[in-house]
Amino acid sequence: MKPRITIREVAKEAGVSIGTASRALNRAGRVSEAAIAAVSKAARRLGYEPDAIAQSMRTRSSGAIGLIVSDLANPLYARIITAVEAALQAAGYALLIASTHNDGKREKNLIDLFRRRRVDGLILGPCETENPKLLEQLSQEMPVIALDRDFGPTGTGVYVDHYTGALQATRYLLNLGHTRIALLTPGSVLRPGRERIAGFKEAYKEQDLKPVPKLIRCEKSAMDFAFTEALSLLSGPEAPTAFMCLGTRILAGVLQALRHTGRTAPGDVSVISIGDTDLSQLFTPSITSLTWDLEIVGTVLAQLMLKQLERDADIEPETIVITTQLVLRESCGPATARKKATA
Amino acid sequence: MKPRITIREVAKEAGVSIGTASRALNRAGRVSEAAIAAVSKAARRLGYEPDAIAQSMRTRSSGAIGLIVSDLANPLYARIITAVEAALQAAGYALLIASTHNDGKREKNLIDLFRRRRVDGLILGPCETENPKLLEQLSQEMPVIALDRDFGPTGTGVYVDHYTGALQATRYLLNLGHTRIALLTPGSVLRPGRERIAGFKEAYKEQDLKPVPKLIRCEKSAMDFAFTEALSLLSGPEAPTAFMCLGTRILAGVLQALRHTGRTAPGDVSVISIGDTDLSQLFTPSITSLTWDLEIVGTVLAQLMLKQLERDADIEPETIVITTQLVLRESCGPATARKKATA
DNA sequence: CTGTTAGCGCTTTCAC
DNA sequence: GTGAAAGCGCTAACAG
Repeated sequence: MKPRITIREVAKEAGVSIGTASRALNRAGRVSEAAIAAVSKAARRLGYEPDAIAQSMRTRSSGAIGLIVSDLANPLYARIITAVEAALQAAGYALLIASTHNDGKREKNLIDLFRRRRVDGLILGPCETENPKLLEQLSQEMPVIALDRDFGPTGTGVYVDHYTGALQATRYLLNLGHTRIALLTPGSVLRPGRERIAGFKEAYKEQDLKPVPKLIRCEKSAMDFAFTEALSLLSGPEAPTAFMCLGTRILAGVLQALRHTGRTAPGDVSVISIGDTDLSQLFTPSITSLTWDLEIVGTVLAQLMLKQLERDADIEPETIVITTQLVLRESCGPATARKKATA
Repeated sequence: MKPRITIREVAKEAGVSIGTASRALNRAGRVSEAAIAAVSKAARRLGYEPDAIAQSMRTRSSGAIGLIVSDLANPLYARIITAVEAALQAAGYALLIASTHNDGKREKNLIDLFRRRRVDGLILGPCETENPKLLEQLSQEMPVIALDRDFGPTGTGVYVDHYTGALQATRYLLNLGHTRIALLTPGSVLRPGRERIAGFKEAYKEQDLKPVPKLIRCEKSAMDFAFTEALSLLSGPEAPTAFMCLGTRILAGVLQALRHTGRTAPGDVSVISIGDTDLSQLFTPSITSLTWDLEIVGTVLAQLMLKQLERDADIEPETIVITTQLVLRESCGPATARKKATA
């Protein structure tokens, strides 16, 4: 493994001091054009590559941003991350990535790890054990941007308006005559889950109705849970006439359950899902879905970060809300004579 | 932003020299138990967190691994990355991530960037412009693990056996009586594409048949391409009786085209896809698919990396081949009287 | 076993 | 404008 070229050698090659070499390379402070020319020529000739670690050491800035989510493989996150990465890459930042698998302890470890690596900023997705105090404290050390995650009124972040989304979706189903709507969500602890459930309930309230408690099911493990829950709901005495699948992988489980019991949408039950996947678009029937722009979420996340990085003084916290759209497809129909017995 | 605690302060607090403090913290060299106790107590009390940048500066090892793929949002990569991240995290490494969007120039930039950041190793996914020389040279600087990507006989990597996979899948279709098989693949430049096409042709050869050249279509942009291509193929004079969708997002386009033209599988055409997504599993009919274990790919990738990192001497290159499985579902049927005209 | 010292490669005063 | 020198926080030699 050949030794790297250092600025020292570049300076020697260019016939200047290392101080001048540094200034020339960074075009900082007073440097003569002649020096700049000589140094950059020397650098090019030698194939000099500044050592980012040494730079960080001096400047106290690593040029890296840490991003922590619960699960990288979640397609929603994956697309957000892509957008974040693109924007950050364009601005010259590197992206350190890690996933918590919803383990609060692990998240804390990762944050510490990233801190030790002197990341310049942190983007945090939702995690089971949100610790607002921890984050607030953290954000005094470096910019912290939250993604769909609560942390006090002083926090900066981008939030998807799950509340209104769920509200609209539920309204839509209620207006179709459904009252026995099953709500499957991967958890009520995380902000998205909480908001969605709140929106769901609000829609009922608007019409002076009450949701059926037994039809609200939340659990961690996504797809398997959805399948078994949907199955049990369908075979129960008071089966739902509609399903709201509030989580990326819930829909798959529900569709599986429908298939398993010989039901079809929208004839037997109506189905609404969250997130616009291949599955929701191409399934027959295509699935009415609640969607939002993941690229924008990622881009905004990165922009907020870059903005905070730029003026590293403390700036007022900023909150960007992303709205959702209800894409009407074929999977919902009126709740007419849905008396079909326990199958 | 409060100043960090340094080892200097820990040493003072513990009443030892910074050298001893360092040794105590790292349990390296000769240290008394007493010193260890005193130092770790002091460290804990002060909330000391070693500065990873400074450590890297000295040890010439950043504790970070770079991972470069064409597209983070590709669900296949996403799941591989998750596994890589988990394994690396467990071993105390951080993961730097970036995507090339199949731009060879950008890839080169990213590699340089990562090199400047002194990553301890590099994991590289396929990229349009594979540059075996570049990689070979690179691998003399640090461990480089290739993912489904050729780089000379000296390279270490994990490879999916796309060749045999495509061979088996094609055989299967040929045995069902299909001879007009359309092959849609996102590209023949990348190793996976090349291998798949080779396997496809080999299957024909085995039976003394020849594939229909016009039915082989490759293009970069995944889903849109697949849709339009499939459409044109279906409405052409000699429409295929089967589709092989050799790429993550191809299947969606083909299914869309089928739906658009009122065709269904396996009645009108047979369909085989690559990768086991929700879509292939839950679509009606469920799609016969070629799959392999993404978690294993990720884990093996990380293990190869860790192994090379451990014994940083040059070790013999290693190649792990991952086999694929053909999961038979409902989307393929015999090619009987498929005389259905140009619709 | 422990303290002292010399840097890692770079940026940034500070004199000149 | 430029050079010399002082570290950033840490580890690794080297004496003791």
